[in-house]
Amino acid sequence: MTAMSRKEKAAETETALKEAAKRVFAAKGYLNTKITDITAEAGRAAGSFYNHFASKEELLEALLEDLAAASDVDAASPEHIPDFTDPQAVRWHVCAYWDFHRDNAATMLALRQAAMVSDEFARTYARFGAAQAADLLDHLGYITAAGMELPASERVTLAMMAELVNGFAHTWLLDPSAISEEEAVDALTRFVYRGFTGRDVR
Amino acid sequence: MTAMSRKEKAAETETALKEAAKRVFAAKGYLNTKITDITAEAGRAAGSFYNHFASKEELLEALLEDLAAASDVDAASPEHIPDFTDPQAVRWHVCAYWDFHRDNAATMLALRQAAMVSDEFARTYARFGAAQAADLLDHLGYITAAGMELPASERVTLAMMAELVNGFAHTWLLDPSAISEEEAVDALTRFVYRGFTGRDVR
DNA sequence: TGTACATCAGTGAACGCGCGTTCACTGATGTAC
DNA sequence: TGTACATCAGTGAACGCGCGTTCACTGATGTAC
Repeated sequence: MTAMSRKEKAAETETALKEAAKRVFAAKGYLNTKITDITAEAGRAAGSFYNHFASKEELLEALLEDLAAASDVDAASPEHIPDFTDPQAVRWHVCAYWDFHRDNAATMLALRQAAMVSDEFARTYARFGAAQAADLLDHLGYITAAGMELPASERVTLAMMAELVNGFAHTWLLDPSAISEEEAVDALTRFVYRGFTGRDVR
Repeated sequence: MTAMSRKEKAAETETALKEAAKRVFAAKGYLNTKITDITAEAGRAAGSFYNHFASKEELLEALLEDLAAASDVDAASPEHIPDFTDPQAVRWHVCAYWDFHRDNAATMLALRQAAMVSDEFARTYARFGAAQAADLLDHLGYITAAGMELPASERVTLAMMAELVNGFAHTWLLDPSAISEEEAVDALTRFVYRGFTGRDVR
């Protein structure tokens, strides 16, 4: 703890600021958070912030980069099945979405809020959605190949799914006590699987 | 036009401010809008605003009241069918939602943005959702009565539907050229009907 | 290993910009007689 | 109907608060010799 090199100390402060930011974002939202809220939460002076980030926006970008690094969705996992005619495959993907939102709630909330106010972040948010959709596009092919009909074009179907899952996860985060996570994942899986295939899960 | 009474003139200015606000909200969002943006758009002096509203928040409240007055959803319409085992019934409700969002896009956008920043408006927004849900609760009863199973509890099912329809409508408004309204309503109807009943529309 | 100087992370008071809000003023409408 | 005064909607320059951002300073770490 003592005898830290300069770089170590700077890195530690930067981390402290990012962690503090996440806590404050979660507590009062990105848009309501002042720079001094973050520095105070991190136990640093206001001016210290600018040694690491030029603005609140840049800090959010840094958080998003951390997120991208941590969360290359594990499509290589042994449990990953791309065949969406299988309810378990849908469930696995819903679960992956869900875990991602729960684990990165503060940053995702910040991004959603920033997107309402800044075109730049609106585009970033859209890119997130597009990346998710791209991973799933071929999964829908299994459904049509099995002779079932999607509710709309692949693009629109995925957009609807994204709204449903993202929106529901976001709302859940505002009041996590309303429903258990397992119930939430079950409900979403069932709704989405039915929507995709026109058949029930069982 | 000339020879207006004071009350008439004041009412006209108030209306002009509200209409201007809606246009500016639609163009750049509620949170990015300054009071002087609204007065400039309305062609009035900055100080004039405060003759009518104590703040931007109060203006939004006024817009919401106008909205409530205009939009007591027409459940008495002859085409309204409460039986959700009938795809047409679902379609009618999706359509009602859709029209409402399209016709009141600016105010709804403002409300969504305000809800991100203010607990007060977050509660108002939640109340909107709850009111919609209450109207539909009994409609779901027809589904279970017909021996079909909802994807989750009635409350959760309605919450998922609300996220799906509201979110999709909101996203559509950001780029109305992406898909025609009829396609959008068809897609939503199909997804929702399938989600509710586990069967296809036809 | 020791000394002198350079560099850098962090500090927090002060500065200044942007924008909400005020207020003295204008001109027109309403009222009293 | 006419005159004198009161009231009110609207004006826009000025004020001032909040908060982002700066900067002279401190003390500690790094470097040169």
